[in-house]
Amino acid sequence: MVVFAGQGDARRSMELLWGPRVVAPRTGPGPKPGLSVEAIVAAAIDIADAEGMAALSMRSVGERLGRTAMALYTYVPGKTELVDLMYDRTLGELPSSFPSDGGWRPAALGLADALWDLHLRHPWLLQVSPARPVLGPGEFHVQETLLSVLAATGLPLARVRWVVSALFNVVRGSVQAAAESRQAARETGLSEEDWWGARSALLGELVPDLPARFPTVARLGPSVEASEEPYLEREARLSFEAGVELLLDGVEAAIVKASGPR
Amino acid sequence: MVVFAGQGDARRSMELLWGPRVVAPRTGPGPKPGLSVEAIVAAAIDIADAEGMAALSMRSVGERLGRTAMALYTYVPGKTELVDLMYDRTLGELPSSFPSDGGWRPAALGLADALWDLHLRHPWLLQVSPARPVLGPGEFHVQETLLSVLAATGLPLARVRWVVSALFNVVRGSVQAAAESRQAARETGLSEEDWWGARSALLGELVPDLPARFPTVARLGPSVEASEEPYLEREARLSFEAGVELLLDGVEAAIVKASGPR
DNA sequence: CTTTGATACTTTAGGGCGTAAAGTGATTCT
DNA sequence: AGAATCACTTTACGCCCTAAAGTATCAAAG
Repeated sequence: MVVFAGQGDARRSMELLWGPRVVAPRTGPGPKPGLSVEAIVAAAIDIADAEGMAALSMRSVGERLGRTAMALYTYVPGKTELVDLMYDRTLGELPSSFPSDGGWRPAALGLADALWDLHLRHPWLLQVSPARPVLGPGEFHVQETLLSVLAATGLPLARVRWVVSALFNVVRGSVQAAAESRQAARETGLSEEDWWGARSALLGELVPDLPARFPTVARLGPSVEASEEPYLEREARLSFEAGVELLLDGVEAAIVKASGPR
Repeated sequence: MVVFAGQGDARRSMELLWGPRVVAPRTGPGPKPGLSVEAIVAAAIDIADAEGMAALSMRSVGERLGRTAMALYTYVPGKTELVDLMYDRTLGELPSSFPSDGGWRPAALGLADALWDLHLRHPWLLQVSPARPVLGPGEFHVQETLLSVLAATGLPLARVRWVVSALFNVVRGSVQAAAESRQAARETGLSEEDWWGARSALLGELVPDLPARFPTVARLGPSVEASEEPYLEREARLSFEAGVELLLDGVEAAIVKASGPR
């Protein structure tokens, strides 16, 4: 039997993800650990929240904890695993129950809202998931929450699964637009309107035939009307709300179809 | 008036995106250019397609063209702009018309399918967009295509816009799952089943109480039944199809609602 | 026909990154 | 007192992007 590269590492990662978060203090000889996996993960999350994923390096995390980059390797196998831990711990923040007084739909809306908040609080989540599934408790928690909230639709679980992933994708996509706009504003120092204004002026100058080439887009009008609050972010929020509604309408149609034409 | 950092760069980027793709040969003194922006972008796309975004570096692109990394800077301001160009040129590949004999719904399905194909052919697209909008011709082309296909629903354009972004997000999300599974298989050399099998064995060992903690997830059964073809990829495809259907059902409901209860 | 100047491309260098390997010093057990 | 252990640092390597300076090639000007 061939032992594949990364198989031992896989066990180590899983232990980190699922193992106890408070480790009993060591007994043997040698110095006591001054850090912990949890402290490192928390520091890393703080950095990513505040300065973005680009600012997250083993060096920056070490520095924030008063250590060198290499000190982290005592606790964590590498940066990949650290990021997996950040991702999974953060997903664990999602609330697990939603008021279901009014049936499945308000609960689903509340859940979508909570997902939106979570991603907006930790926008770097969106840059992490392109990696393979982490299979940690946080990821399971999110799946469990989504599935159980939407199981209340009465649809067979195998179909609920698709609803879950579609909902998740709609939320992620629209929150991504919101997060991008914030990040761009922060990084460039430009307000959204300034950036967009400069950009569309440039577009008008360099591509005068734009309305002719993209008539339907043009019919939507100038994308930025004068608005007093962050425009793209508001747009993203609207897209989120509309997308979720659309999807839930689809779910309702599926329920009706499943219960037979009345 | 303050001149913000990156403002001049913005003009340069826009010119690269929108300018003529075949540049007239230089006339003045000095050696003739041996490369071109288009050649560089094409080489970069080849690399990203074949080896993934991680393998894309100024060095690797230069090498593929028989130059050093620095040679590229004669044509392109930096890596950021190169990636923007790759992204936008690739989006331009999306077909622009879809058979609408059967009404808007088959056309929308065809469009969704084309988007799926495009992203599966160029999975790195999914890692690029977390950046700010590129505003190049390719992006406009995609928007125009999506909008015009879905404008056939008869809904007001302002609402079609939300449909467009929801559809786009559903497609992107599910194709991402498919792409990830391919990439993981390629990178580790493990087949999907082997990887997943090892992982769930590990899970069962390290987290024996998993079914109790996540009952709904557990009810879905072991995620991998014996299957002969790539499992996650098939799963992603199913999620794509189901998600699109769900969304289009939602659109239909919106149409009915808009045209008034009959 | 030489000189000038523009320009494609290379070389060198500097500051990032992740992490392997070796060294240091404190602690506890024998 | 000595040995073993282990947290943490230092050093070093190879990769990244790209600024700056150097080189070679060409067209036009004198």
